[in-house]
Amino acid sequence: MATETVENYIKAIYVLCRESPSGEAGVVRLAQEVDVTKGTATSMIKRLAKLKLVKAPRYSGITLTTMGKKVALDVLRRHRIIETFLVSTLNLDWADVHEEAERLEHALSPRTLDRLDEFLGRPSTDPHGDPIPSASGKVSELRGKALSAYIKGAKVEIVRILDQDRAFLKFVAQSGLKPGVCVTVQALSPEGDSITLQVKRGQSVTLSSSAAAKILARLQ
Amino acid sequence: MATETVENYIKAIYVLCRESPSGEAGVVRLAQEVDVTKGTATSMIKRLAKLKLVKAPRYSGITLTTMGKKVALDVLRRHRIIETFLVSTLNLDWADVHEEAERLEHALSPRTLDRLDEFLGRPSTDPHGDPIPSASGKVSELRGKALSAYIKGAKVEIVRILDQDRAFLKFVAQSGLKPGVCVTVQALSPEGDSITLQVKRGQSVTLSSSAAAKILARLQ
DNA sequence: TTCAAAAGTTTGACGACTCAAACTTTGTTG
DNA sequence: CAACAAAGTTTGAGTCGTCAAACTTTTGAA
Repeated sequence: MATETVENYIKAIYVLCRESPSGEAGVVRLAQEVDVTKGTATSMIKRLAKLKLVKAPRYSGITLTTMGKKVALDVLRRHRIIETFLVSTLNLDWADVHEEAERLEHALSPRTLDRLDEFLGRPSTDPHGDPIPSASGKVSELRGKALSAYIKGAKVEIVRILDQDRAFLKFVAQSGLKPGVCVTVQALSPEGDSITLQVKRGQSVTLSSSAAAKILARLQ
Repeated sequence: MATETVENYIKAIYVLCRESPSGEAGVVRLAQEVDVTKGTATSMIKRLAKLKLVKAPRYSGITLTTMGKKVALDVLRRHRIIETFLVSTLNLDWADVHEEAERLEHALSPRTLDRLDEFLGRPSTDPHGDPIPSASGKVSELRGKALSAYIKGAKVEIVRILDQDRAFLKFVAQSGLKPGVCVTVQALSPEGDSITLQVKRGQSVTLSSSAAAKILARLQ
């Protein structure tokens, strides 16, 4: 079985591959993500390659093997189920939950995970709107487009927040922009590089377009 | 903060000190408990002594310092709250829960622990009847005597099972001898070294006295 | 096209934790 | 009380994960 550290690297590589247009992860970003020096990341990648979890040609991009993807989705499933539990059962703050799940995800047996999943009613997404991979390792990726892609007057439902940064999440939550919430696009300002949303009658929020790009929504 | 390994050693030392009449733990038993060789245990004890968690004169017994006890009770609190959750909320098997809690106890932040405790209604004992130390590090130790200490005809309530062995717990649970259950001492056989209990009308169980010594009860 | 900066790699070293095996001390018992 | 087993310790070595710093390759801008 993969060690805790190995699982963290694999999960980070998975996320980075999703984010990057080339579908490959880089050593420097990976090192940032798992919070080690790039030398350490390089040597870990060698171990991961030896374990057949990763393909990493010298001086080139990192990709997950089929086995690697399986591990990543398994960790992600654990992570997201735990986050859901922490928010919906223990009422922990939406923004604080990530780090906690980060530690718990490595300590949960398959049996306990399944019981927890059952207890939660087999949710399909976590509190950020991220899809929970199935036990067999399938994910139904995003059903929405970035807020910044909609036109003025569009009525949309927030479905997902693509960022785990605490400050950002705190801001988003404070503005009432959690998944499930419906908003109307009130104004778009390409020059000002911003977007204004009406959340409820009389309450509106203005986001930079880079922030709006990290919030996915779908037409309602 | 104490590492996971350190916490495990401290917890084991605490338990061994309780069990032993001298109030001291030995290296060989400790090594068994944490599943390492005795050489490894010795070198770890040195580290614990350097950390001021343990007093261990050369070739003599191991005892916890005040700080060590604090750590032990903290770990034990986490352990027992988690066990309670696993049994009462997730309905995991009473006997399986120990190993799971063993891993989870190191991954829980104080805040999450408190929320979990609150969710469970601030229980005072875990499913085995072991007392849960308070957040400030106080334990109210056992309120019962071994089953084997009662006389024929005594009506008693089971309060605690002093053993984490899976097979033993499985047997105990199957016999219906969980904490909270009331039983009557039907027969004592000093020669046969056994005790017979009536659990319900028409259902009785016979235990060896060594088994009965590990089950605590109080008069009802 | 060249050449610096960015990305990636290597090296040597360290701390935490472990083992096997040789060794020393303690305590029990014939 | 001698001797021997059990308990405890030491030694030398290995793995995992990490760092700092020197090094090599790639790449993108002048």
